[in-house]
Amino acid sequence: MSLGKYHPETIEKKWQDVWQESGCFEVEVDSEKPKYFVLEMFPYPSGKIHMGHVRNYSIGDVVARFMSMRGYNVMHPMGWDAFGLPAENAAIKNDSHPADWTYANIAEMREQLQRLGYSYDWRREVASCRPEYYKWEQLFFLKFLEKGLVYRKNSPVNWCPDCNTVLANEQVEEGLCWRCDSEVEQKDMEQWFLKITDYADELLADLDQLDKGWPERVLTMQRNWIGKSYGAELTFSVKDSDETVSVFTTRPDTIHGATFMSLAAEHPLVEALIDGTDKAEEVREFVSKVRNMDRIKRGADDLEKEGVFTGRYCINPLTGKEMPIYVANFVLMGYGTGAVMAVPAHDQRDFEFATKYELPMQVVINPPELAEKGDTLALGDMEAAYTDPGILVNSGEFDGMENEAAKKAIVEHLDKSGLGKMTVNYRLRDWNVSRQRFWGAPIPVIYCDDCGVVPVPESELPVKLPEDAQVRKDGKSPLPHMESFVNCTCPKCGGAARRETDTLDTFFESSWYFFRYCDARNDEAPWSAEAVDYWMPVDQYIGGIEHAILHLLYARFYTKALRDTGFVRNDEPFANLLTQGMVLKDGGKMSKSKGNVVDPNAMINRYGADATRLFILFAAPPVKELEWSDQGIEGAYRFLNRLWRLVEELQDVLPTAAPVSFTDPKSETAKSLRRKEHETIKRVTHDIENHFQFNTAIAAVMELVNELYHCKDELKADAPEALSSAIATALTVLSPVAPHICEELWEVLGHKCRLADLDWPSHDEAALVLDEVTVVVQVNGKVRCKLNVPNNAPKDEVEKIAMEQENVVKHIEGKTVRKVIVVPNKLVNIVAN
RNA sequence: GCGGGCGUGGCGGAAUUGGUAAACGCGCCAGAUUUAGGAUCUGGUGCCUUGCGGCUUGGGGGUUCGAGUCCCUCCGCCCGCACCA
Repeated sequence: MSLGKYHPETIEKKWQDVWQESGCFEVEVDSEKPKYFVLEMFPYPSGKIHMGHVRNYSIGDVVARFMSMRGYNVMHPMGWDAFGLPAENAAIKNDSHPADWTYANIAEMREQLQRLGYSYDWRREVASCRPEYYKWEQLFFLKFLEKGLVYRKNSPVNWCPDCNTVLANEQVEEGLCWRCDSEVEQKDMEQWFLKITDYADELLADLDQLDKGWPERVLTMQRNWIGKSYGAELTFSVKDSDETVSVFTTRPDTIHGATFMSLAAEHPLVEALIDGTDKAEEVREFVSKVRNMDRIKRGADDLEKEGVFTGRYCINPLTGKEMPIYVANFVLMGYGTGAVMAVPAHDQRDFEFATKYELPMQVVINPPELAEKGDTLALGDMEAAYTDPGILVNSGEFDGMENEAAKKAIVEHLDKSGLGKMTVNYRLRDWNVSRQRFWGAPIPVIYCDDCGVVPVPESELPVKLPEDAQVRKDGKSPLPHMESFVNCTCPKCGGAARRETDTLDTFFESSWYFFRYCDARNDEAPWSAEAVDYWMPVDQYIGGIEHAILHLLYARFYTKALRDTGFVRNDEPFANLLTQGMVLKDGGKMSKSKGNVVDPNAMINRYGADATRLFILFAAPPVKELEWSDQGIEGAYRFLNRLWRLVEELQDVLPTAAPVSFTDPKSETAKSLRRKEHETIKRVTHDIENHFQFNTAIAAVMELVNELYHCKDELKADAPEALSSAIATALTVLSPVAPHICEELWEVLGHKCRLADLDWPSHDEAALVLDEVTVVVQVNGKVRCKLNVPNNAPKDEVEKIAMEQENVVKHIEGKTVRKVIVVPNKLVNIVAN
């Protein structure tokens, strides 16, 4: 029977059907087998998959198939992060419901993923926009509310005018909306918050246990984002007032040098201080100027420091001196208390500010080198603030102390009068989860004029998003205008009430979907304890680095919150994380505007799924960026053809044989092929298992195929079983990467079982042993000749042979041999001068 | 400024513990096959040199018999955070 040409489209469809019909990737809890949960970040159903998805999911698929052949019970699910703005925008454009667009995209993308042959257990598929899914997060929301992890407050929030909604801090990047790059504005609004700050310490501390499994980069980014800093909270009284101002400072040791106070424009005390004074107008004008400044300009590092005097003073608790209170444009309400005690001599910003407004300065920290000479730092000599450690001066009873020791001593002193305490401050803010959008999960609360905020009773969940909603041309949510949705009765008093019309941030859905995969069809509960206890945590999570502090931080927090509300037992969701690099074209991101987007469909049509997978895994190690190359995928396709032709040519002469079944070589050629076969297993196993280095694993298989080409004519007659065994091995270890062609050729070779059901082969260390090895002979570190000597030949014998070599003799002529280094089976280095 | 990473042929990239730098692939060159082209197979391909040989992992220095790998220093690039009190 002739195999004919390699036609990927035929065989790929064939095997995809076989997999689907046999349900071979469907898994259940099995306490007899070790589990392995491999998860790729679920996609937003934007329309079509792109090369980034192909890379992400191909990596995951190799891991899943590899681990499965290694004997693990592998769960590999897929789903859809299906709420989001693009669906609403598309609905506006097409005058339809966001659900139509979303479900159509899901259908198309699911088909694309199936065409790529990924080993998903599709029975576990979730779509976060389905009520059967978001019903559970509404339940979690209520439990969090009960537990005090959810609260409502009015506060300045990030508002994206283009998306018509607020954004969490994590979703504002350099003052721009993470999604549409519009300038984010500040607005005061009533919003729902999740108390992620309650977990700041645990989120930080637990990063240490992720040390081995997570990239250092991501850990660092999360640490920075949480931004823990040790300091003190100090209280200053306001002159002629009962008010106090509290500040956070990391330098309580410099309090004697605090000569003025700076408040953020948003500081609530500002209005109280100036109301009715002759400064009121000037200050208000400044405040509104600062608040209306856009975030980029306000956050720029070259922003000119500006401020305005409020006309009021506070009192330095240690010096008793009056400190003028300013409103300053560089003080942020979002960090610390929004007020800073200004120590111009020892803080660069305060120094610049004081210089500009001619405010007093006082040196209180003396550099150690001056202190040793008995000198003291003089203001006149200073061109910048002195921020390094030193000895306290001009600080009363604390003079002479080292500043680190003084921090503690001064706070303890202030604590006696209740004016200071050591604190820890975090940069992390609570997570704003309210969104003024339609296409999201409704927040399950009701507003009653008599009872206030009332949670929706659990029995009434889910609060469904209306299917008859008509999106509005102005892009605003239709929910507040839908009486059928808004109007309801208060669960408490039965009176007329209104539903919350904000929806949840879509990161709310992606914070727990991995738990749902464990028991995705459960309609009694979000999941069974049995399922979650067995499958979680995720053993290997794979996704883009762009979620380093968004999704990955939220999901960690959410897991801890679910733990503390009794839903799960896990502290951390993801044991190991792989962040794959981007797929580039012409050195940059693929983009529609540049017209260089490579469409996965086109590649599958032209070269097949196997070649596409092979190329994307071969072109670069997974963590690095990958430059897409049209010639490169051509090469991958060529290799698969080469493999195909090899089997085609040999199929009639080869016995059906399992991997590593050949054990008894009669010739040097057969022995050498066997060695290559076992070497390949060793390398592929090592490369996948230890570093996910699919590129080198694939290179190893290519080498084996090259060797097969070289020895096939000789071995066809004498040792077909050697060829058979080696080909079986090649197909087996390549199958996680290119599963369709490998299954097909496996079948062609007469096997009845499926390759995917095979155990991963192990190499025989004895097969790797060489009879003869090449030893390099160096003179003074330079290679002069190469010798073939018996494996493990005694050192002195090798040395003797080396010394006799013509080219060696030539190079040591007239010199004295000082030393000879012999590394067995590797090299001889003769040191002579 | 702070933190992290990177720098190897024409290109993508390989190199357990320091031990033949450039595996594998792309591209290129030659040969075979072919009417021709394409495809395929085989071989070659870091740089300089006619050759002997010399040089080569961003630059410089060091440790070592031996350094892409370890140490110091400088340069360049990328990423993240950034007026954080």
